[in-house]
Amino acid sequence: MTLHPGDPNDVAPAVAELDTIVSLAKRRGFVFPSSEIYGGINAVWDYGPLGVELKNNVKRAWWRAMVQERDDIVGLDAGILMHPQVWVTSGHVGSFSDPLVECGTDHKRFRLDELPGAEHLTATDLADPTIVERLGLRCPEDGGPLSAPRRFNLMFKTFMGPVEDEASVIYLRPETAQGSYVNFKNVQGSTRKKLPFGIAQVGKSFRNEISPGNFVFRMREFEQMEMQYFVRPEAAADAFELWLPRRRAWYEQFGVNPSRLRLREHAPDELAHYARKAVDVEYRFPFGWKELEGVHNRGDFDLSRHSEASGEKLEYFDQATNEHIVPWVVETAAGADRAAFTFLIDAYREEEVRSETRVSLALHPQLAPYKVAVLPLLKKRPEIVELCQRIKDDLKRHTMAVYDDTAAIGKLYRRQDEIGTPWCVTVDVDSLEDGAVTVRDRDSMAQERIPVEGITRLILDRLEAAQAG
RNA sequence: GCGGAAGUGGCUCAGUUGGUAGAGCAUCACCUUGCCAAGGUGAGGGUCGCGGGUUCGAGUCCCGUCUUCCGCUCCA
Repeated sequence: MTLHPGDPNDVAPAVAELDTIVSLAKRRGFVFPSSEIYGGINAVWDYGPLGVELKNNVKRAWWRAMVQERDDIVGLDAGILMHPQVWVTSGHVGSFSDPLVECGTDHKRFRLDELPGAEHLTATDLADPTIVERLGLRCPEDGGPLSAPRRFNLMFKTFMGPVEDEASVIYLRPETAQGSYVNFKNVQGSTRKKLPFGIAQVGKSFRNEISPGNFVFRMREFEQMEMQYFVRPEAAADAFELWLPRRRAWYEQFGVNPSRLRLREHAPDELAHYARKAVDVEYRFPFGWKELEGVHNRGDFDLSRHSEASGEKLEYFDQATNEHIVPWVVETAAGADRAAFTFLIDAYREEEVRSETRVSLALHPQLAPYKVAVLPLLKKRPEIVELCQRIKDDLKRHTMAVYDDTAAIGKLYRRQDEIGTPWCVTVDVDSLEDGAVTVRDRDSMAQERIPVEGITRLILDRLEAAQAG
């Protein structure tokens, strides 16, 4: 099902207000504003001790599903810096910059090439500072005078080498995908993969967004999880239909409420310069339905253009049919920050207990920063603390475990609930007698008595079961 | 970038007509308690986003600047 903005099905409420999440994120050490002591820097956020665990877990889960559990997709980690020609060929130098004009009276801004009477301007025209005057263009809203076009290229520039001149300008990549395209032959040749096969990448990208915001939703430095699936041209449409539901299901598998997910197809005039078809997986954020991940049919746009520009044939030779093929690409492009943000916000729970608001995060065990906390019922007895430490140390050899004794037991539980720890192990006086401890499940609140020797196995089994389910 | 709102300890806020900062929660220590945010005592932590100005004196007035939030653009 494909939904569009304004669709009557747009009824699912967000889980929580943005402020609530930002506040929790900072208080518990998930996300901090970048360079905060200097007043902060716009659109960059730092991941704290818990945030980096969550985000790493998200990336690991993606990599596992995309690469490790599949035979037809391999990984790649290309550089952030690439030959500048890559971005000319990809179209990012040209179409990734918008020529903007501003009205002098109402200060509304418009893309020059979308103004009535300017639709068919050439790139040279669009760059001409006198173009607005020459064509006598006015503000479509109030007829006010328009400024000369200013270009906002979304790519960050820097210089490579000791000399800072035009010839040494290079860009920070605005997407990881190009690294997969320019390495097509390297990857195919070294892995001997046959069509269809994919190249997966996780890494930082940079975009000088005109208006970033909404916490980590739109940042200027962000991390992508992209996969380029190369197929025979006639198989592209089917591959698209295969990957789209699969990508939506991935979010559901890790706990996102299906009623807050939907698919939205891009209208033809909305398509990016490389895309033949694009459908977004959207999530119901506190600020509305927004893109979480895009699935794109890029056709042979990228490989053909790079072949042409580089003179290097980016083709696949099919031994069975004895033909050279330029594969088509179905791309899944997800944001690691958006995914982590989504899992965090969707896991948010509030409960009123004795006029107190209890906050808990129902994070999927595979995504939770800590899998298990070991807590003493009373810390007066050194034997209990020692036993806790022993259990925790054994757990830490296999997974993220933590020991805490700085509060009463009730509060220790609440703290773990608030950061999404799925299991708590509590050691009490009886443990010293019977060698068993209490394991408490965050979601069901169920408690069971387990022999100390069986704890690590139990936790690892539960984690594995959660992955399978 | 433009229009609007805001910026006080980790968080949420108070701070009267300008006189050199308070509360709750959180954190830490000690005592007490012992299975779901218990109680007591005490402690640490802010120069009020930043810079400048007016004034005997500014968190409180003026200017500039930065950042955040809400609208216009975009897309992972």
